[in-house]
Amino acid sequence: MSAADRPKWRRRKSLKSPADDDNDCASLAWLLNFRLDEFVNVKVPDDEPVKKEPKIMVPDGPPAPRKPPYTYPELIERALREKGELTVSAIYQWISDRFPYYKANDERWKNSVRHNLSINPHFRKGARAPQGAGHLWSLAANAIDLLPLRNNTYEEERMIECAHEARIIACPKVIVLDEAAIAAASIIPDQDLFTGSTMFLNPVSTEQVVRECGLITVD
DNA sequence: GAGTGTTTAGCTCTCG
DNA sequence: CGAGAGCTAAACACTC
Repeated sequence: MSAADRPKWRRRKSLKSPADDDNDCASLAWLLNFRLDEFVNVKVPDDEPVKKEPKIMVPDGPPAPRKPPYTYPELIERALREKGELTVSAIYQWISDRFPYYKANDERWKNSVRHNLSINPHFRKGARAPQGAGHLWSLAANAIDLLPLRNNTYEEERMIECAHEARIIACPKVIVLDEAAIAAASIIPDQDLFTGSTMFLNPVSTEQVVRECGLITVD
């Protein structure tokens, strides 16, 4: 495939607003880039009208599936978090069932899934599959969440995508706190399973993450 | 041979 | 513009 033929994809790295430079939690910002900006109603004044996502009208049949706004590690994590342990083929199945964009007979994304399983320490290769080739894959013991646990239908996922593009999504504060807890947990000292040594040096509380990064305002 | 797992390389894109 | 992240392609080895 030539570069010109290759489908264009957009990297979904968090977009940092200029205002972010004003706060002093830049060192924690990376922790909060795990889709936090997509699930938190950040900087949306109450009186600002909610933009409605224009429906894409396709004359013939349903709209073509769009690429989900998730990276491959995120997709894999969701599958593993939902199912616990999965073989590679089961991961394929989970993704293609949930996201019609990923066709079951398309080898390209499957290669990417395998690639990500191999290189990402977030995923752990377990025992051999009971039947068939391959191993069971699971999340690493101290893996941090890439996504909040949700169990949305495809239509709900579509709504999230639309909300993401509009930068607006209704999100209760408890979710924000969960996300912050996730971020904090990742930098609270943890015991290395193999060496027994402490893995992180600067413990940060959930409340500290929330407060310093302005995820919620204290009323 | 098919499916799986690993590795390498190259590309596009965002951010500093 | 360079660095880094994410995606894709391809080659190769291994297992069933």
